[in-house]
Amino acid sequence: MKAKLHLQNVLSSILESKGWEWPEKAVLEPPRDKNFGDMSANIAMMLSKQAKMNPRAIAEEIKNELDNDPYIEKVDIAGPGFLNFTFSNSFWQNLIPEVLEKGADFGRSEIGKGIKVQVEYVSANPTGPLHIGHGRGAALGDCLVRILEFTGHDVEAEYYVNDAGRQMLILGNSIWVRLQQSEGRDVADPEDFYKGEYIIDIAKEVLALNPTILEMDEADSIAICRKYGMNQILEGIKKDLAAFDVRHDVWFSEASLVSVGKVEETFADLKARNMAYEKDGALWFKSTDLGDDKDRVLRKSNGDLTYFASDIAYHDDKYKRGFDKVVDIWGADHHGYIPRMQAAVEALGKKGQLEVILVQLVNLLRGGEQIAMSTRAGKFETLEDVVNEVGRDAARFMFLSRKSDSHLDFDLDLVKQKTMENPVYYVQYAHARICSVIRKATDEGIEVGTSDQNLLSNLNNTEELGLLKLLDQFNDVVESAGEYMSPHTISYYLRDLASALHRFYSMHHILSAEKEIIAARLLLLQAVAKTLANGLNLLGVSAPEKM
RNA sequence: GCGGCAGUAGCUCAGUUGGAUAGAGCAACGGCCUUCUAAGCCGUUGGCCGAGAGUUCGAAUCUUUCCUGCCGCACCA
Repeated sequence: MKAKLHLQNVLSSILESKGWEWPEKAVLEPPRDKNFGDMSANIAMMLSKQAKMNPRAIAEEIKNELDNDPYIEKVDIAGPGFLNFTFSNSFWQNLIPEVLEKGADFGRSEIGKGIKVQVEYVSANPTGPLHIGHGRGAALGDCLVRILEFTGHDVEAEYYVNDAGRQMLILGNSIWVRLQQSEGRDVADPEDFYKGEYIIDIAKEVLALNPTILEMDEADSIAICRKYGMNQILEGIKKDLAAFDVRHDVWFSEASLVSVGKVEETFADLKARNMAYEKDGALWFKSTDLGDDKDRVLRKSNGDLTYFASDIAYHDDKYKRGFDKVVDIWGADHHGYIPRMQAAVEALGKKGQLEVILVQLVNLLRGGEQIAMSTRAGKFETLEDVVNEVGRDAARFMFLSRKSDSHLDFDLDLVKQKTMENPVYYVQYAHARICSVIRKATDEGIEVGTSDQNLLSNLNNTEELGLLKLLDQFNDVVESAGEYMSPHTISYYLRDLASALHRFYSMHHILSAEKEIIAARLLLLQAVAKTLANGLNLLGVSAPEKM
């Protein structure tokens, strides 16, 4: 980040002095291959058209201007006009005071300042316990919230509770049926029916709390079952999420939209904009005008609202609450729903302010064998069970180590293993190792010096500089993870940083060197540990001091 | 049929905002513990980036046609 900023400043002033415009698509980045220096830029190629010179000549001119820069030690021109920059060791060494001073704030950025974002995630129907698929959405959403916050956004995390509609009726009915069966009534299982064990447990509780329920009017009985069941299940969900360290600031009820007439308000709004019309006794949304395959029903001919209707009202409400940007995290099986939702957002006049992130399915395996899951059939491994079995850290890291839109195999046996197939330990181990060295140094009465230039100039070998260069990239990694909504890049970065640390550790015996070198190395280690901890914290994974 | 996502090393995946010689880990093979945590390190082997065509100085990345896999296509939520 520092290297990038410095380069950007220097280059843009050179370009300005030559009368060239900064090419929009110019890329300044650390090259993949270390032979190409610390940073590379492809601007010479991009400039060749406007400057009417060949890239090589442009590169030469820029190189000449840079010869006296205090931080840039070397400029190489490679291939068709790549400029490769090598920074001086002192430039990198100076990073350490910054990291240590910022501490837990190292890596924080202001790019999201003043932007109010809402992230809505999990939002599972309260009809059964959370399963592993919800866990992935939970880990992703929570991590995004942390990242967005760390990059300066004003973030609110929300859970949309689908407490209206058909699934709730089925839930109530399922409990009622079980309750009657448990009292010996001969009632057949209906077609739409939640079959899980937990329904039977809830039915027992309902009966215990309402001894006269069997004598009541059936509609009242079912209503009692529904209400109690939903509350119990929702409490369970909240408990599971809390155990997984997942934060929601607002629990938003779907039913509340209907009861305060928000949906009707939104209908009126859409009609006024000529985006809704009556046909065949139903109310339709003209989504075809905005890129959807077909128009969608808002109010059914029987008078009931569709899920879509309340969802539009819900999003309308989000924007009315003042969010500049809304992020929805959905299961990938909802992808067909995106065009109509985007159309709805556009119809509300908020085009481009909704971002939908899809979370692909999780295949839960045990020793390579797939475990079948279905809420309806009542067959699943709950999130709670999985977290209890493999631990929060391992589960979260596994969920966040893949792009969210690709399938994830989650093998319980594998995630429990403490091997490299399970990188959470690798990263945590790096942190614990550093803490261990620092403990040892303290025990031996070795002083950790203050980070002045003289002391830090002892950090000169490849491994030490390599670590410093990685530290410099942390800001960038965090910012782009936020910008592209891709938390997994942080996991990959942490693996790289841990790898560089392990390499350093095994190649240089830290505590057996000259006094000044040890002191400087301890400062470096502190900076690395801080960065590892900050990164892990963004993933919601702990950074243990001992393992 | 229409649409979405995917196809990269034996396996699991990064890289996809056009950039240089396509990267990790696991597995395989060979080394490294009388010193700070071997949950570690070093090295070797391993690639028609699904196939073809196109766009350009340059394509794993963009366009297009195929092939294969998963998913979705309700007046369900």
